[in-house]
Amino acid sequence: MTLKNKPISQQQRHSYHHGNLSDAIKELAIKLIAEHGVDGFSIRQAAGILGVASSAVYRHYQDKSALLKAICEDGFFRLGQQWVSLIESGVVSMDATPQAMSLARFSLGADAYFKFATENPVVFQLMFGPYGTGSQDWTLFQTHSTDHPFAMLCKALDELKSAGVISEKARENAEYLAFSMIHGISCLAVSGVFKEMTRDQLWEQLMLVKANLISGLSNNNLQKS
Amino acid sequence: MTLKNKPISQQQRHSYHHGNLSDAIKELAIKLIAEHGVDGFSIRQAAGILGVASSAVYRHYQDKSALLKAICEDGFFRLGQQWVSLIESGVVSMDATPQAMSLARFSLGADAYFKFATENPVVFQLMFGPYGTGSQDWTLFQTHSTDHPFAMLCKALDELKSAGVISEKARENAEYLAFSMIHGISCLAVSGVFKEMTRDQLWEQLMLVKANLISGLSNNNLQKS
DNA sequence: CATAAAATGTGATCGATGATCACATAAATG
DNA sequence: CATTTATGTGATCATCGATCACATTTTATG
Repeated sequence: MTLKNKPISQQQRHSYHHGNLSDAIKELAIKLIAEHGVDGFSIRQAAGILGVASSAVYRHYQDKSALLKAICEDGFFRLGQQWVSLIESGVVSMDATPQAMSLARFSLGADAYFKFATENPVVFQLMFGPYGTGSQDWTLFQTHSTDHPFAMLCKALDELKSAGVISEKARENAEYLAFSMIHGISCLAVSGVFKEMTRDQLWEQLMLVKANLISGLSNNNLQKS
Repeated sequence: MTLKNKPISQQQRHSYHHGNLSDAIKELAIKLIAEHGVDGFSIRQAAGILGVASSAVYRHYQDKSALLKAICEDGFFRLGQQWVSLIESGVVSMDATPQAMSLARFSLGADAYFKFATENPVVFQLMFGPYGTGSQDWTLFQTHSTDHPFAMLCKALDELKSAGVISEKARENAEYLAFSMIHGISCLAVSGVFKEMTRDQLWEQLMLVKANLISGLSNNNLQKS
């Protein structure tokens, strides 16, 4: 996502070219989808709001699904950014044990994931829907680029192992396990299942998930059942 | 979902009335969505395949979203059915301790949830999407009908507490915790994130989740953050 | 600087879709 | 048998996604 400096709206535009249609249409799409749902979103309407012919949009995206997929890619990128920025901003307190440090960093990472989901419900749902991970020609989770959310999760688990919080054996199978749990609570929070909960109650549930996950990982003796 | 005995297809129909359009359109919709995605599904095409005018569909469902919502409701009903049927069919072995029994029943319930998701990916994704739990006028998870999947999960947790596998305190906050975990692994399995895994590897991940959940719940001392 | 090339936006247009309507037919009811 | 109700038909409308030839602006090149 290249955020150029001038998002120009309909009224402000007097020139032939919009100037930032590629980004503006993504931003507007998220807003409109939040209001009227994915089905209720149309390229024509969005283009109209931006004061542009609908056909102009197709200069930037091959079709509607390409636009939605681009929104998903932005989402994964931003999620990665927020993961690292929250960790870096949070661990200012020094003189802590390596165990406490690795736990805090893991916890903050999970918080970033949950925070992103609840603050960007539309994008989050798109990311794991048909246009995101469900997209055919998209090899999303085999990437090992360091700024990828899943890679960051793995790194946090490595730190937990190095600090001795979890055993080497527990570390081995923990990747998708931890991912499932953090994603599960985020998913439900966004889906409407937890409709009745307050914001604080939601975060309380996340804390329980994190605590249970760490507690379970600390017990090496994983019993089959 | 009332499965009448005669799903009549286009070729077999010679009478003016279809006979089972209400159910047939739901069944066909799931198939078509699996092939062409939610967006690629149109009432007109489906009606055409069934040999019926598209307007006939609107005698049974107010609009397209109502049809999809009906599919979601069927999904929750069937998920509940399969939960109980799998538990009842699985616990034939007697002379087991109450602890082992409650653990086995909980495990089988989670299996049923995961099995339903992976075998009915389209329906499962619809259920927790905009037409399911995301639907506005739908108070889904406040129902306490005994055949509801969430109520069954609570019952399984009660059994674990009664058998002494988990403490009373652990039981209190375990509902959404367990739900998040079982839902999370099911969600990822269906979303395409685990695209590269085999069926056995997927079930192995589910086992890890179940084991970690129980292990964590068994440790009463839930540490914060 | 001038001019060609590339990028971006326009308006018209096509087929398909969701939805509604008056009307037609079958089934259920009494 | 007659009437009411349930269900299906065909026509119709506004809207949508997508494509096209054409117009305008920006950028690159000699």
